[in-house]
Amino acid sequence: MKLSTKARYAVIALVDLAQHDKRIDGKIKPCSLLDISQRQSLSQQYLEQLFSKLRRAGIVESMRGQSGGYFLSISPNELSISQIVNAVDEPIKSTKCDPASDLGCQGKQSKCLAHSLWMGLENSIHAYLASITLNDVITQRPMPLAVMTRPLNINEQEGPIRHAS
Amino acid sequence: MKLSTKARYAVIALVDLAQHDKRIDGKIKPCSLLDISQRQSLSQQYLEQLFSKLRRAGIVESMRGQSGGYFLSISPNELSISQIVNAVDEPIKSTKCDPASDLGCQGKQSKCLAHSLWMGLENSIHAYLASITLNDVITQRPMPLAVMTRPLNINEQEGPIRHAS
DNA sequence: TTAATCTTGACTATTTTGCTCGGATTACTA
DNA sequence: TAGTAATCCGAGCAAAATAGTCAAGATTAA
Repeated sequence: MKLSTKARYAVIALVDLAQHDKRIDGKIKPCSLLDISQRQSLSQQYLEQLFSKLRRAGIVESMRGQSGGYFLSISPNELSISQIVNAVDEPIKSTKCDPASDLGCQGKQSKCLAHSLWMGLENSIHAYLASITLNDVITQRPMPLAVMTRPLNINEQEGPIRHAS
Repeated sequence: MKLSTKARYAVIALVDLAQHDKRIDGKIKPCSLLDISQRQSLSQQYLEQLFSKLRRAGIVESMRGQSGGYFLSISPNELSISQIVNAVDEPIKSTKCDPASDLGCQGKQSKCLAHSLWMGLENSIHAYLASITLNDVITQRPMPLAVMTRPLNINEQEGPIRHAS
C-alpha cells in the first residue's frame, strides 16, 4: 500500500466524477476528463493515466466517441478508498524477507524482529482506508478514529529491561 | 509521517544497539557504528547519517574518541517507534491546503473534501507507531490491531456502518 | 464526414532516496 | 606527544520513483 499524490488525485477526481456524472432513469450521461480537469485544475492527460487504471480496476466505465466520458460503475457508498488507492498505486514490498534473496532473514536478527512491525502497519493503513467510502468523503462524514487493541502474549513479562527508567 | 527504508534501517539499528550497549553499574560502554554495521550488514557511513539525526532528536547519545560510540538515552520500553520514524524522516506535507498558496482550497471543493481523509490517515499511522515501543519489537510482543471507531454524524443519511472489516 | 473523446505507449523532466567520499574533530592509549 | 579509532559534518552522486507530456490511433455521436 503506497500513498502518493497519485492516489490523492484519484480520490479527488472520483469525488468530482461522483458529483457530476448524471444518470436519469437508466440513461447515463458520462463526464469527460476535460470537464474534470478544468473543475479540479488537473492535467487532462494525467487524468487519462489515472482513469485508465481505474477502468481496468472496474471502478469506472467509459463511453467513447463524441460526448463520451467516464462514469462510476460502483455506487459511491460501496466504493472504499482502499479500492481506489490499490487501483492507481502498485502495492509496495513493505519488507523483503525473501529467503531466496541474499538480503533475506538468515542471521540478520534485527531485521526480522522489525518485520511484523511493518506488516502490522500495512494492515493498519489498509483497515483505515477500507473503512471509508467515497460517499463518506463527499458527505464529509467524520473520519474514523483508530484504536489499538493489544493482544496479550503468554510470554508477557516485564521484560529484559536493562535500562533503568 | 513518511515511511522509507531509512526508517526501517533506523529501527533495525536501534534494536541492535539496545541489545549491545552494555551499562554496568553506572558505567556505560557505548557501541560503535562499525560493530552495528558489521552485525547488520549495513553501510557504516549510512549509519552515521542516521545516528546523527537520532542524536539530535535525543534518542541516542554519543561518546567520541577511541572506544567511543553510541548508547540509547531512552529506555527501550519508553521509546516509541513513531519517535524513531519522526527523527530520521522529515514529516511530509500530507495535503497542502495552505490558504496563502496558489494551490490552496479556494473553490477546489473536491480537494478539501478529501483533506480530512488524509489527515485521518496520518493520525491512524501515528497512533499505530506510537503504540509500539522498541522493547515490544525486541521481545516480539504481538503487534496491535487497529480497530476503527466511527463517530456518528447528525446528518447521517444512509444509515449505520457499511463496511465492517 | 467530422469532431470530440477515449486509448495506448513511450518519453522527459524533476524530485527523492540511498549511499559514498573526504576530511575535520575528539579522546583514549602507549 | 604521536598514533589511532571513533564520532562528526557537508558536499556530492547515481539510481529510482514520481509527475507530467507528447503523439498517434481508435471509436463513436452528431
